[in-house]
Amino acid sequence: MDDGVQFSEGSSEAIAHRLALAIHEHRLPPGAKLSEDEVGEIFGVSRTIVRAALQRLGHDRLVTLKRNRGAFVSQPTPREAREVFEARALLEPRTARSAAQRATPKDIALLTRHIEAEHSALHAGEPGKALRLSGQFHIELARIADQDTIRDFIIQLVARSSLIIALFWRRRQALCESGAHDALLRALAAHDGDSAEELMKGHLLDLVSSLDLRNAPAPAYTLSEALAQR
Amino acid sequence: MDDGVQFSEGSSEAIAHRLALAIHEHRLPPGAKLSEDEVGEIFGVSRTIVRAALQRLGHDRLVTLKRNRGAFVSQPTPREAREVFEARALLEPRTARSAAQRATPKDIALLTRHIEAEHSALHAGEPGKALRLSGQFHIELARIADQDTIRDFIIQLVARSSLIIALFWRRRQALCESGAHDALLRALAAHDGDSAEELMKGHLLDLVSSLDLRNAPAPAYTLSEALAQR
DNA sequence: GCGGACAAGATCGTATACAATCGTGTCTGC
DNA sequence: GCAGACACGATTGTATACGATCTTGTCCGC
Repeated sequence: MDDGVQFSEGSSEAIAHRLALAIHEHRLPPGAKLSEDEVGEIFGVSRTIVRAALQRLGHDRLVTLKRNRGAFVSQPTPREAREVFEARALLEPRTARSAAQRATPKDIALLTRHIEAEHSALHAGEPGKALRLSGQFHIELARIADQDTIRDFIIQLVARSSLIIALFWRRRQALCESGAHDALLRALAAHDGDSAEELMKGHLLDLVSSLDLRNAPAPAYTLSEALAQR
Repeated sequence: MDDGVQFSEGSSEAIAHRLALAIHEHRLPPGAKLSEDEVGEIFGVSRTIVRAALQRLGHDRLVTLKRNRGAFVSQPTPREAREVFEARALLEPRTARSAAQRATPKDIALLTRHIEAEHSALHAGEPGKALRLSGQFHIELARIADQDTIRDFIIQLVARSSLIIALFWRRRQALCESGAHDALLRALAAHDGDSAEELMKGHLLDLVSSLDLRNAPAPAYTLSEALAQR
């Protein structure tokens, strides 16, 4: 199950997409430097294209652009992490409710296959892919809710959540496997908006509580602070 | 009362900012073409900079980029208009509540001056400026609520709302003058989160109901549809 | 007179070249 | 041995030139 969307191969969108994919799957860790020359050489395009792609990712806060320094995969702060999940808590439960009300049999079938893919990836020892699919599940819900604008926001928040998980993940808690998505699917299939909303609310709280925002102070803000600790 | 932020004069951010300002104040109407050469000449920079600025605005959906055609000030569809205000309805009431809980005397003073500026602009016959300030009021609330992430979303939604108002405004209903902001200010000053949340909810509903999403089908999606009506 | 093909102009898309800036290594004077 | 200044290398910032694509005006055949 890969994303249906395809771009013209060498376009800036295509490159942004592939970079985002790598970040989602934790192949590019927070803090990794994305040199324009390097990226351009890898994809066989000029820096012009790479710059556009990086700017786009920068706007989504997936990478941080430092003037005259370059682009780096973002390292969300604990504060940012909290805010991202607070925003999700405002947007997603109500969206899940709408999705439950609007879901068609076709949607249910698609989500069923999606969850199966999540499980497969996890059992196939591809936690990165599982994580990405897990995020896409949330995006699918927004699509089913027929809310393009909110969906765009959720796409952004899910992407940043992936970075947050990379940094603040408490432990390999088999979280993806918690069955939250299965429960949501059942609520959707039953067109039970109330349950869907509550399940999503709980799911997001579970996610936050699986993070350790206290003891893992994002690998340094200015580096001077990083070493001022003791 | 101008925005404190200033950029390095000819940077892409500065140009994006100035273009956004013009759009906010309805000096650039929906549909207006933003030619790279033209904009570059006006600001005295090369197309490279202009492209970056336009891409940024495109990402915020303030302008629509058409391949090999150019950039145009966006023309939100009725559907988009509805979605934007649905998103605002999810984000802003709760944010207003937080703002009420956190507002300091300094914040209250600032908002008071802000509202005065709104009134002044309106009475000075500058409805564009009044509209922009009115939007900024909502953004200030998100700042007071200390929610940067949600604030970014609201900035985007307010900007798009300005376009929506330009297109679907039912009538010169003295809406800005409805006193909703004054009431919100009072709730904030009293640290009354419940009232603030309810007032914001009502304010957004008022805004939506002042639009005519039915009879004003955004000056054409593809133009073929625009004329297929009768 | 009308429809389609063709060509010219305009505009955007991309690559490359040059300038500016920053980080870092080295060298000198103390 | 150390602090400061200097200079070099690397990387990004910006401008410009060239190529691709689309629009539009014109011409020819019907």
